[in-house]
Amino acid sequence: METKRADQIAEALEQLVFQGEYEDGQRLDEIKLAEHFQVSRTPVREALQRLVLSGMAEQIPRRGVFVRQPGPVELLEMFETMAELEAACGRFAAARMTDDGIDRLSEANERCKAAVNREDASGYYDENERFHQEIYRGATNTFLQNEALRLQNRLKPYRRVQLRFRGRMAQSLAEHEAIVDAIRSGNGELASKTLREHVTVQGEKFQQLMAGLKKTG
Amino acid sequence: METKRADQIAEALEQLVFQGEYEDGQRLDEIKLAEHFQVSRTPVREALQRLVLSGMAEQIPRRGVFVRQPGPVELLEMFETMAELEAACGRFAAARMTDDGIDRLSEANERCKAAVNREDASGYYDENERFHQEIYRGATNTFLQNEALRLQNRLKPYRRVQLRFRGRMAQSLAEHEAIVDAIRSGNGELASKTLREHVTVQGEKFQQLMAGLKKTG
DNA sequence: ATAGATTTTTTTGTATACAAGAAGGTTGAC
DNA sequence: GTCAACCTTCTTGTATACAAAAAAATCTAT
Repeated sequence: METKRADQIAEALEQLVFQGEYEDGQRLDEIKLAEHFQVSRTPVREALQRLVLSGMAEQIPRRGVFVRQPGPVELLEMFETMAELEAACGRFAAARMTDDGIDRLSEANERCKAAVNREDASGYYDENERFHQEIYRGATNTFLQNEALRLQNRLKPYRRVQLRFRGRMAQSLAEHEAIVDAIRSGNGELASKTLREHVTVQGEKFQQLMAGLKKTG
Repeated sequence: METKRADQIAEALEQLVFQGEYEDGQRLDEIKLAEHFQVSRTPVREALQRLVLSGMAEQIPRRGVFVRQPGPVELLEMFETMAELEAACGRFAAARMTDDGIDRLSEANERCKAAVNREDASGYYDENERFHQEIYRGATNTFLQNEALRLQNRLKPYRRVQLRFRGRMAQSLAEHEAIVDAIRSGNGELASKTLREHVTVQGEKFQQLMAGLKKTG
């Protein structure tokens, strides 16, 4: 990997951390990274700062920056927070979404359904992401929307695994239907509640899967 | 102002932006800032990056970073988001807060009451902040807690002005009482609803005040 | 041989130097 | 006189150089 600009390096580093390329607590060596990307330390340091400020790494002054892979507890906390953000988006969406927005949401869900029908887990993953993003957008609150997008992106690598549960995709789709109905009918409380549970389940499934992997090695 | 370390410069800059020292859209000149703080451009650039990533400034590549004072719309959006975060904290707090935590919350509210009684607006402002922080803490979700703290800090300069409304302090205090009661009784839905409205009112009061100031000059 | 002190080495943080792109001004053509 | 092309200047972004602090290694005394 030989990129040039600082923000590209930051993105590449995020990807590497996401993909579990680095272990928790591992120090990110400025010099080695500079050599790896064939740049000087300056843009590497900028990229590292971005990682730190996004919470993916921790900086200890005069010691370096260390990757911070969230443990099971923090992950559950993040899913829980995501559930609340989405619940908020859903409540606003139910009250504010335009017909146009609801159409987009329905179409996104149709694409989810199509992915399930052709048993395309990867496709479902992508379309599911877009489905949720339509809800963020429907909240008609750019700030909240961006916060939701930020956390969604941060949880990306962990959401992926839970689709491996047998029958999870179909269940997820059914939940989507309920969400769309609630938003369409303008029932904010219901939309909020349904979305919260939908996301919370994701976190719980993830936890189950992790626990299982730990046992079986 | 002549500081030395990068993070101190970032803090100082945040303060300057908060205090309205810089107008919206104004470019933050690296060289001038470096001279001002009597350091080289390097730590200044690090500080500017922090501002950008925290949303207080915008960076245009090869052009510079420009301060981004939130307009009325974005501020309302931020207050709305804050309300939702606090509502979430309140709901969790109602379910999870320990007796110890409830004691701390009550005490914080007592200090608010004391500030109101001695008509100490500045004191109320500080104690009110701590009161809300006890709720974040009571959510027993470190991630959510930190998100709430982050936004609370970002809204700090705007929350201050709304206390200038006549009778607002007393009303705020009354709302606090209802919040404490709801949490104490373990009624998550009520706690969440009450908190949401409490924070939403802050945003609306702020808007009213701003509109008023605009008219009178 | 081991614990502590001292020196060496490594690494972060800051300053300066340099390169490349953008803004602004000047000159020239119509 | 105005518009456009070119050139100058200024600013950002990156590379290198240097300083200071922490980690590692060596040495000494008991």
